[in-house]
Amino acid sequence: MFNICRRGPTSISKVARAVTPVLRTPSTRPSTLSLSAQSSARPVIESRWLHVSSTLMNQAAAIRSSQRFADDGSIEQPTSFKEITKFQELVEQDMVHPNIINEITKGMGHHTMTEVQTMTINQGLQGTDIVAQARTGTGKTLGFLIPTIQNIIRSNPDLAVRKRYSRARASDIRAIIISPTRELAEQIAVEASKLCYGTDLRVQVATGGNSKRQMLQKTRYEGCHLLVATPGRLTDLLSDEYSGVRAPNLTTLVLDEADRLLDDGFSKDIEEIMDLLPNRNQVDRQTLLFSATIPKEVMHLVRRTLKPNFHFVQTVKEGDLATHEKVPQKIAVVPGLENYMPTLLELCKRGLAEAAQDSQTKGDAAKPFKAIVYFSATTQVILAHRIFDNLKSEGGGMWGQHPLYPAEVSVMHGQLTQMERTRASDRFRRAKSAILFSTDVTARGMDFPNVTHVIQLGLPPNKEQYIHRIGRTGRGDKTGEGWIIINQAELREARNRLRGLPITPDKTLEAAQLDMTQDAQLPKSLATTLSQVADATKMVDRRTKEAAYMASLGHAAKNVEHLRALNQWTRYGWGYEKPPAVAPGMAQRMGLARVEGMNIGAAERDGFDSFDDESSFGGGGPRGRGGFGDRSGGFRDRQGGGFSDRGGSSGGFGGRSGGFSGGRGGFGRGRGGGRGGGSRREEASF
DNA sequence: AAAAAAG
Repeated sequence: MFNICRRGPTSISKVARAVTPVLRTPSTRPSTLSLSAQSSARPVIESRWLHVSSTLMNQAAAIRSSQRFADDGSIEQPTSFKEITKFQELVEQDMVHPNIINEITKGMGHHTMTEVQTMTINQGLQGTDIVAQARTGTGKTLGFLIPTIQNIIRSNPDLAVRKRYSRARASDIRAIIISPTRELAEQIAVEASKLCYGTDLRVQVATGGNSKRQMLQKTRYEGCHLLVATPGRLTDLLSDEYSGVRAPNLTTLVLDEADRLLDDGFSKDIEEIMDLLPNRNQVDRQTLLFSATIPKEVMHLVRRTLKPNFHFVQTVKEGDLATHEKVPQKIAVVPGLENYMPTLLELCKRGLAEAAQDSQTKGDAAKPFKAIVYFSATTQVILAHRIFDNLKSEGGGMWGQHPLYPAEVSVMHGQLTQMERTRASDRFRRAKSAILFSTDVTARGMDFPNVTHVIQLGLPPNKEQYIHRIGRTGRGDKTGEGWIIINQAELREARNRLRGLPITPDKTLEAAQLDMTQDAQLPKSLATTLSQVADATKMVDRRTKEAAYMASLGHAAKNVEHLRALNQWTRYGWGYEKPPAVAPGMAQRMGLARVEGMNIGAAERDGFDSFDDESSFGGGGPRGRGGFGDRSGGFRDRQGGGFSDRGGSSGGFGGRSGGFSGGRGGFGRGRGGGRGGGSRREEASF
């Protein structure tokens, strides 16, 4: 927490502020008060229910949590109802039908509600529109499903009991739940089906990648009261006059991962869907928006989507951490992209070793090693997965055991067929020890049990996505750890983008410290890791690598240092003489035409990967080209203390001579502004 | 040539 920083001269002004302990004092009033309903023309009748984060919970705060804040900010004592916190009480108070609650208490074994459930269920049952923000893995799904289902039953009591025969009609749809990904829609539908098991309510899923005809057939046969859907297929069904999918009696609309659905790519689809649904002035409905992140930028869309008197249920107070403190987060800054795979392998080996040791002492209660590894492009995911799939044990020859046994290595991204996607997520869900290489398709909402590690390679697109990725671990009462590995060229952007998050520097990974452009005497374990990665990389065809290179170009295009790192990666990571060729037209469009070290020209037609120069791996290699020639002085130990100095992560960056500014031309200076980044003055913690 | 989502 307290980083004693000694950095290069460029960052002196920053250090003074960074040394200040990052203590978050709870302000008396969450600033979110002002966010809600202020723009409405009508006077606001309802006040917001507020809550403090569990981290700040003490007796006084607990009492305060059930207070109301009037519009002028003054505190009113609760009068209208007392908050219910046990599922069983919802039955006793006659608020929710026992058939639903039985599935939760007896079926799932939940008895006490989480913070967000307490607030959204109590509030949602009243029928008001809600936007709810609560941290990942705190049970938001039940938070919107229970009021949604109960409100349907309240207006249609005959649906509360399961009957042998029921007649299906297209006009049955009472609730629509929208999710940004197919797998999340599927997951929500499974949960909803469980809750509805004892009732006559039917749940259907409408996503792309599945047969539309089959889905419609099933719907006509079984009926549909709750429809869980992704935007594309839902638009398709609602605008297809022959589908029979209509919702003239819609009572509830839920946007899960609401900020994502209201963001750039999706907001048009959502608007189109709302246009296809009955007009709210004619058919009144409740709208529920849920997410772990609600950046300020989308608040105007939130307001436009909800009725003016909506409630903002906020269990993540502004200035509070959006991630869990039970999930420690580490960052490793590596000299080059060629360090990524060795560093990842070292981290996985360590995690598996710890898991194995754990199982010796704890047996079945031991923690496994279950990791999700995120990249920002599909092609990068494919490449990394192929490399890891090709790993061979030391001296194991062709048929040796995989070095990461017993973890199964798998892949998940949008270019897989729907069958492959479903299989990948189902398998990973069931797996004990496993490593899943994934794009952001799994970053939001997915509930894979017992994920122990979330590892991000390269920067996430924004702070929200970082938070959602990290949220795949530490769910419910579980713990986990987060890792992010970036290269030096990204450090400045990382400090900017990840400002305010509790990320601490880590120096315990040997492969992360190594300058791979230089020869060096290496400890045996590290040498093994490097040669395993090198051999496995060699087996991957050139096209796969080039695809990853091209996709990475897009990310790096505006950062000359990053571009240089990218080109260096193809040399020291893959053994290429020169980087893959970029077509002149494209280079022009991307602004790369005049960047030193780029290979601009016609692509070579070479399907196979001939290793240009085998000896270039692990140091040496061709020199004197494109700006990364002049490295003198053999292997540089970037840790300052030698490889024997392990476990020294507590000291922050102290003892690192020259700090991160060294060698690559100054990344020390922080910068203000940035998306959803908390208070403007906040500094990065690393 | 940034994921995803309709086909």
